Amino acid sequence: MVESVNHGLPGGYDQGMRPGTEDHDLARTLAVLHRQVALRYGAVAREAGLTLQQAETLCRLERSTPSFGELARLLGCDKTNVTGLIDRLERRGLVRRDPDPADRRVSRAALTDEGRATVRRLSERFADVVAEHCATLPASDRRSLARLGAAAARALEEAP
Amino acid sequence: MVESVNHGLPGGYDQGMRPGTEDHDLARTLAVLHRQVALRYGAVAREAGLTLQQAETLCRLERSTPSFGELARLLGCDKTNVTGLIDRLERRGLVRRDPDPADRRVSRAALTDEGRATVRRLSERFADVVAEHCATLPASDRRSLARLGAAAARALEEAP
DNA sequence: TATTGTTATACTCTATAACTATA
DNA sequence: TATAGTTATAGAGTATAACAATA
Repeated sequence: MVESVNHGLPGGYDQGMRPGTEDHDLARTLAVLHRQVALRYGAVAREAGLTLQQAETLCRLERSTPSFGELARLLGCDKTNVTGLIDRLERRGLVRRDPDPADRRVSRAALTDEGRATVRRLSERFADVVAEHCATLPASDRRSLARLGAAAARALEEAP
Repeated sequence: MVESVNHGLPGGYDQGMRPGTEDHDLARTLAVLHRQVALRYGAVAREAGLTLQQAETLCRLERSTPSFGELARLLGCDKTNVTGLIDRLERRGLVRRDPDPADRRVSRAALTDEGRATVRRLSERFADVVAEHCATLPASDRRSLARLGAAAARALEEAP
């Protein structure tokens, strides 16, 4: 196993663990994992004729119907992007604009039936890809990763 | 701990684990984690006046000087994008084009000193963000996640 | 007055097709 | 002829500033 090897950080801390090195290990792992997932997830999205952003947006709408401002925050982009993003998804019949009954300024983005089917298709396809590639890992490791990764995602989600 | 809860998959497999459910758990975790990392990593890149793609590109050049075609494969995009991407980074003094002595068709992308300093700054800033948010996780969990995440990244990298 | 979504603008990212210069 | 990088083009993603409708 080579996971704890020093990956070329300047200075060479091979002998003793300097405080802070573990932070870099975890951060580096998260960055590398993020890149590989983005590559595979992007390929799945492209297969379905969607951009990565469109796929992300659809998945964000699976469990809620956020306002455009909330959606911008969820996606980490400016609210001005959301207008065009939803325009394009609406034009393809995957999303619809629902007026908010309590505040007439607000629009909420909601999946259409076809949008919901698309999300399901994306999720299953991505799960297949992950299963195929991660079959080499022990089942116990896969379970641990699912548990720890979810905890890390929650930690990263918290403010600030 | 709520890690093993069924997160709203249609059908409700609360009673017995159906074969394949674990695949979905891992895939869902990887997708969620990927989104949160992209949000934090994107914020760090933006702080430095870079797009996420530019930051990714710089990091890819930390340990090698790939040809433009190889870089396109690493980034998961078409080779035609690499020209402009390197153009913009070159204009900012972060990257330079090195001719390949063995094949005069090939250009290799290499970090300048300033580019290398930028990568170091991005890495440290991102490590700080990760450390800050993940401080709530037990140290043993952080170590396990670094190990398992790296293994998963390698598994996802393999063809196909 | 403050907020929500929108538009206008400018720049970046992305893929397809056609090109050039090497091999 | 095949390949590496480039250009032209078109569409999508991105942020800033200014705006209309609503609160």
